Amino acid sequence: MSDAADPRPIVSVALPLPLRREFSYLVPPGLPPPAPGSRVRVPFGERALTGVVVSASGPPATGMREILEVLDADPVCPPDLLALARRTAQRFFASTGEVLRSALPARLPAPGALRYRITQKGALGRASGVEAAALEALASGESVRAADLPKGTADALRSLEERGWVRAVSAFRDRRARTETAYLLPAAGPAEDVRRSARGGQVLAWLEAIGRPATAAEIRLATGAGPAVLRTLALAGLVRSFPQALREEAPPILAARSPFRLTGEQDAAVMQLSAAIREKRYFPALLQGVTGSGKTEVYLRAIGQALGAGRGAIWLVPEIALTPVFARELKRQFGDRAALLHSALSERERGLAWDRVRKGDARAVIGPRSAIFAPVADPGVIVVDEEHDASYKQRESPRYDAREVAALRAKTAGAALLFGSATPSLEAYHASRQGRVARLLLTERVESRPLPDVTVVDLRREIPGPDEKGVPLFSRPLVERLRETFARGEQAILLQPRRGYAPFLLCRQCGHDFRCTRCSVARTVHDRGRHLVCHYCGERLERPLRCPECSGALLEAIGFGTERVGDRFAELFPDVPYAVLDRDSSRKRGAGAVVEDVLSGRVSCLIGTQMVAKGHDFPNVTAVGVLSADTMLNFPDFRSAEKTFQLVAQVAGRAGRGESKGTVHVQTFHPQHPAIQRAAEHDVDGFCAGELAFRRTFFYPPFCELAAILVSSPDRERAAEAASAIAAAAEGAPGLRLSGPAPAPLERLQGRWRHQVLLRAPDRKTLLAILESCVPERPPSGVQIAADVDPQDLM
DNA sequence: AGCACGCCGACT
DNA sequence: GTCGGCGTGCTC
Repeated sequence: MSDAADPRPIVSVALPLPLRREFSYLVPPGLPPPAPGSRVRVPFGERALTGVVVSASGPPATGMREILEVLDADPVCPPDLLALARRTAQRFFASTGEVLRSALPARLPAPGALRYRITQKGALGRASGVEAAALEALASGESVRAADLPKGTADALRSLEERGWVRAVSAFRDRRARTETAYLLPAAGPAEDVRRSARGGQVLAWLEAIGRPATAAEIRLATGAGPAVLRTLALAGLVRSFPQALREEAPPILAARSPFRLTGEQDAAVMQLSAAIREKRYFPALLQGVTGSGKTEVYLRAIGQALGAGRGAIWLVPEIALTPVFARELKRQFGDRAALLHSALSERERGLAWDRVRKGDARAVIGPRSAIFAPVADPGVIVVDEEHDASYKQRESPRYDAREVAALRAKTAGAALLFGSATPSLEAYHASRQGRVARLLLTERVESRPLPDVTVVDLRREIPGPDEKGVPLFSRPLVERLRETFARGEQAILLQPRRGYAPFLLCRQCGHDFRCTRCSVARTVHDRGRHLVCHYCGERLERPLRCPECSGALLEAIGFGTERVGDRFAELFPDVPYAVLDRDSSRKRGAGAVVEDVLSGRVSCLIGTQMVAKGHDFPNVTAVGVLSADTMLNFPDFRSAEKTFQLVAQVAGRAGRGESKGTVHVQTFHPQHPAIQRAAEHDVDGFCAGELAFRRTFFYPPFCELAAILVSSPDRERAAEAASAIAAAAEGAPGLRLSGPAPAPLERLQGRWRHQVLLRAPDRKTLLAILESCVPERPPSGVQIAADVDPQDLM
């Protein structure tokens, strides 16, 4: 253990800072040393921070300060999770404190000003100069914020603190609300017809439909209505609010589910998984099966096996509104043994759910990315649903990938790791082909539903309409098929992977494209041409009437976003009701409301971005159209083909889930492109084989470990210089393949110039060693450096 | 990441 | 003459 001369215990603390190191603190005399995993308040410069004790005996250091306060008698973070967080930080070149901040529910940073209080020793003290002034200010005995003390006392306080004349204390208080506000309809109903907004009307309709009180967070999720709408409604007496005891989540209103027989393939998969679960054996597997092949049933059975064996389970789902659907399924099956950790929960609700899991009251957890850190004791199975989904990688610091964390966790826990997808990522596919991961195939669709017929429409052979500027939007075969579909009372989905009215505005006279002043992209036309919006910085302005460059007045919206597709659709099918589902429309109305309109049949055609390809099951949709499959294909990114393949195959899977066989029309200017061809043939193996050959040849993942270092600065030169310095420092490292420095594909965003250095190495260890050697501890002034290990895209 | 200290412009 | 700009340096 430690030196006998100084027996005062020291702990090592991880702080929520972008510093990839830990800090050591003395445990105040008389206090039992906090166990690893406990949160502590510590003095840090002039601030007090909340961190997590990572080890009981930290390295001794000079100028060590004392812990202010131990916040948990009982560690919040169990030892296995702490170890997982540390390994995650290490493998993604991130800080442990930041990983813990995203893992733990309560807002960890809880920053606050540091306060000082005079001690008895100090009161007797004969200090002089600044020290005396500091003590004077503290004479009352009350604690005083560092900032409120006379200027220039910071150093004096530090030395007084060291001598024990003053004590640093924390202003932090652990307030725990016991209630939250819920809203419901008044018993009597509104006396007269009061004026209300459209949004208000939706809230009332929804509240009536669910027939129970709902919290503001739930109302926002379902209808998109914010606090302002609720306040107005409450003022008008249309809703009543009252405090209710905190609930973790809405009680599900569920009918019991009828059990049904598994197919042979499902049964075989479950058998293998349950054997591993019982034997506590790490068993990584890829469950590959088309939409409708019953992957969910396999997940539920595996989770059931884990619970039956007295173990726990984690089910990860992509970060979209999809969670409620599966959550309902999990609750239906496992009731109170299941907990939800989805993103719509408030901080408090998340905290409660986390506690329930930590105490073992709930042993099955469903949630997005961060749920991989749920404090499930002894997880027996970890499910990663829609494993190919990019949302498993966090795009901000700490840039971890929940799939890799899941693998680390399953390995140490001796758990089954189940990656499920109809269109696996190349990483997972490759691993299964090499035998590092078991391959569980589901080839039959439940009830033997046939796969849809896919037609690739060659847009080069289509004659554009008079107002389509050379780019046909609705091809003849698609229009014909849509007519037929609507005539039969069936529904359709149209995918257009661009939101807004048109991708850009063009000056016909000089070619100016109204690019954003802060970002290197053209602004998107919105609101039928009334506004220009930059999709990267969010800036929104009135559409100018004249070109700022040449004063020309011939300004034309070029191309089609979902909004304009809707207009065009209305011209072609004036009697067919449609709805738009994209980020804009779901922000305005709530995605749930749009989905509800389709399910109820109020809407016959759903037009939208990627959002329509995910999640919901629309039984009456028999026709799917991909209006432009080329948008993603043209992205300057090594994964563009993979993403295109996945998108087309996924949206195709939406067609024909009911009685009749579905059809899919994929419109493209690249009908021969393998991503499109193989998606049309439902040929995962064919696509992956070709794409893997490409990745192998050009040394891209999964044949290398990749890291992108993004250097940005408001000053173009500084960004370029810092990037060069990094590249120069990395140059020549053994095993390194270096690309760049080079301007990033999006060279400028939010006023910052972005330069990139790409590192590729044969293994993670080498890659991390190179990062360690070339990424400076502190970036030069005015420059930000972000190292992204295993990036999802290189934009 | 904060936050304080430190050297150069428009105001009581 | 002072308040304040944000450059740079450090935090157990």
